[in-house]
Parts: sequence; C-alpha cells; structure tokens
Amino acid sequence: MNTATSLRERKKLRTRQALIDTALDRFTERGFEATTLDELCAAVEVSKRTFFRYFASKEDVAMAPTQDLWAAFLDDLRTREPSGTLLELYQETLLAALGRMPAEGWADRVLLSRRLAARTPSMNAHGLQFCDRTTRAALDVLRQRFGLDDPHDPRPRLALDMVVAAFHWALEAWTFHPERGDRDDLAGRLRDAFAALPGTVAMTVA
Amino acid sequence: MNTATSLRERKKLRTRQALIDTALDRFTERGFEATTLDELCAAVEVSKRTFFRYFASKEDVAMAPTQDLWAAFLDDLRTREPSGTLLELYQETLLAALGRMPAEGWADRVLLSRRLAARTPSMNAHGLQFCDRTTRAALDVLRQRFGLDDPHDPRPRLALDMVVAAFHWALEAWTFHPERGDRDDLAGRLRDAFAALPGTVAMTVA
DNA sequence: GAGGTAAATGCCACTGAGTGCCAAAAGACT
DNA sequence: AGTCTTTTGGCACTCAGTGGCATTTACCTC
Repeated sequence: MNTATSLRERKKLRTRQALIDTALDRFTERGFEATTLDELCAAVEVSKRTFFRYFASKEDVAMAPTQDLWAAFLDDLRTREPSGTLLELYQETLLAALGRMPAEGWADRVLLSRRLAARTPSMNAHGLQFCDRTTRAALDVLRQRFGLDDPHDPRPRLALDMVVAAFHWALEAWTFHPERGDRDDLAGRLRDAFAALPGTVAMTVA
Repeated sequence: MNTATSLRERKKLRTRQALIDTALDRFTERGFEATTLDELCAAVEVSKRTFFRYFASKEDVAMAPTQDLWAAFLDDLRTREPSGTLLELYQETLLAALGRMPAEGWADRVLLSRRLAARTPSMNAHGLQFCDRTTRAALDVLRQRFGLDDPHDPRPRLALDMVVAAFHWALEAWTFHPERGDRDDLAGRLRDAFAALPGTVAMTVA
C-alpha cells in the first residue's frame, strides 16, 4: 500500500459512515422498530450480510457516536498522569476524550442518537450495556497502572460510576435542553455535573 | 370468588414460577442462547404464545427475581418518611425492600440470574435498562412527594445513581464471592458499599 | 349440576433480526 | 497483464416475537 489510507480503507470508512447517517436519519423519521434492516441496506446499497460485518446489531449502528467517546476515554486513561483525587482523574480523562471528538458532525449525531435512545428501550439498553463494559475495562486499566486491585475496596468502581452518572445527567440535559448543541456546550454541562458530585452526598430532602 | 387467591390466580402464579425456575435451570445448564423458547415452553408444557403473555422477552423471564426487588423499592419509597440525608433515605428504602423479599428461594434465584447475566450480554443489558427505568420512576416519586423538581439540580438523580452503583457493587461481590449466599449476606455487603460512598469522593490514587 | 360468561390458552401463519456457507467481485501487489 | 487476498453478495436457515381466532377452563348464577 502506498498511502496511509488505502482505497480499500477509505471505502470501508465511507460505507460505515453512510450506514450510521442513513440509519440515524431513517430511525428518526420512521422510528427504530418500523425501519427494517432491509430498507436501510437497500438505501445504502449494501447487502444485509455486509451490514453485520460492520455492526453487531441493529442497535449498534445507531450508538456508534457515543461509543467513539468511550473508546477515547479508555485510550486517554491509559496514559494520563494522576493528580489529586481519583474522581478528578476520571473527570479530566472524560473531558479530554470529549475534546478529541470531531468538532463537526459528531455532536449532531450524538443528539440524534440520544433522542432516539430515549424512546427506544432496546437502544437504551444497548447503550447502558456498552457503558458497563467500558467501566469494567477502565477498572482493568486502573488495576494494571496503579495496582488498585483490592477486591474488597469498592471505591474505584464507585468513583467511576459517579462520573458515569454525572455524564448521563449532563448528556440528558444537553440532549433535551441544548443551549448551543455543540461539543463545548456538553463539556460545560459535564463540568457542572462533576461539581455537583461532592455536595450530593450531604444533600437533605426537607 | 370465595378465597383471596382463586384457583385461576394460583394456576397463573404456578405457571409463572415454573417458567422462571425452568428457564434459570436450562439457561444455566445449556446456556442462554443455546436454549430456545420452544424447548423451555415444551418443558413447562405451555405454548410459546402463552410465554409471551407472562414475559415480555426471553431475557425478561430470567431477570424476574431482581425486578421484584426494585418493585418493592419503589413501593417503599412512596411511603417512607425522610430523615437525614437523601442518600440515607435511598439506602434505607433499598434495605427495607430487600427485607421484604422472600427469605426462602429468592436469594438462590437471584444468584443464578446474576451469574447468568454476567456471561450473557443481552441479559445484562436488559437488567441495566430495567434499573434505569426504575430510577426514573423513583425520581418521579421524589418529585411528587417532596417537590424536588428543579430540572437544573442533578443531585437527586446523582444520589440515586450512587445508591444503584453501591447496589451493583454489593450484588456482584455477593454473587461471585458469597459468604452465605442468603438475603442477609447481601444486606451486609450493601451496608458496606453504602458506608464507602462518602469516602469515595476524596479518594486519591497515589 | 347444567348453562352462560369471561378469562386464559393453544394453534397457525407471518415478520424480521441475525448467522453460516460459499461463490463472485474488487482492491493490492509484482 | 496475472495472482493473491480481502471484501462483498446471495441464499438458505434458525429463532424471537406478534396478530388473529378458535378452544379450553375457571368462575358464577340459577
């Protein structure tokens, strides 16, 4: 091969992106269940057999944008130098991963994806499951890098789940009440949610 | 009808329980995917059509035990008097719900169910999705009872997610390293996880 | 205890997701 | 050009899940 991105690779990326965009479009228009994979594949001019070489399931294709973020999170976590609390380490890692997402297009796809997930239980379930797998992978990284492998200490896991909870909150607020609907808007809400974490423990109801 | 539990109701409960127990048994033996609903229905001597009048999906039947717990959680949350922090309210509610589960049989079913879910992605996804729906329902209860309906305050949601995170931790530890494997064993681990929550925020990595 | 009612079940045909297999096409390299 | 390797398409198949309708079964009344 002569270039870093061969024709073959470029075609694959184009097919993948076409499937994602067309899927988000059709699912949003006609609904997730009402859209069949046969329709989608016909629109992208790809056989159903090929679809399943790119994505593991019908849900998967619509969740791709968020999955990119978590992949970047794991990637960043492997190299980031710790400073301060564990919670802060997680937070900085997630914000850094967010900063690595494409400035154009990515945020819009996430918006479509999340709104879709909110009214499609199987999509939401798929997303949560992916989140769960990612947090387990993140804990593995923690164990390998810092030796936090005391199976009786729940705190590394709990801290990670707190960050995920904050992320979900920020994502939902951003999805349904966006101010600008871009990456930085989401980052701002993430910071707000992170800031609210310590005070949450002491909150009283009355 | 003369008795509180008519013959009809008793039969329905028996069928439901037979489906759950047989499903847990077969899924554990041969694996979730390898077991078809036709097999399961044949074993319980019930038509597949009837199966879907009891459970919404193949995953659903194997997650029934945990769902009972969350139903009790919601139920208790509607009446419990708040005292102390919001986090403590959630914790007490969950422990109370746990206390209402049948002392016999329930814990064993949960054990089977969770071990199955750990090696069956679609089951795990289903469980997480149910958890998510329950937390949203719980937040609705909070709003109605205490007027915590400020959409800009993430803390009620975050606190609930913290309790859920602690629950997941406790459940997993109990599932794979049980001491006695009964309800009280799980309750003890829950208390440990709850106790670890406040210190989690300040934990440092180095 | 026979007969009517309503609920629960069974049966059948159907849709659509997802997979295995093998042949055909297309990019890569010499 | 020709050859090798990766990717794709087509086909047949399994199985989860659903709608519709006939059949059974518990319930209730006389």
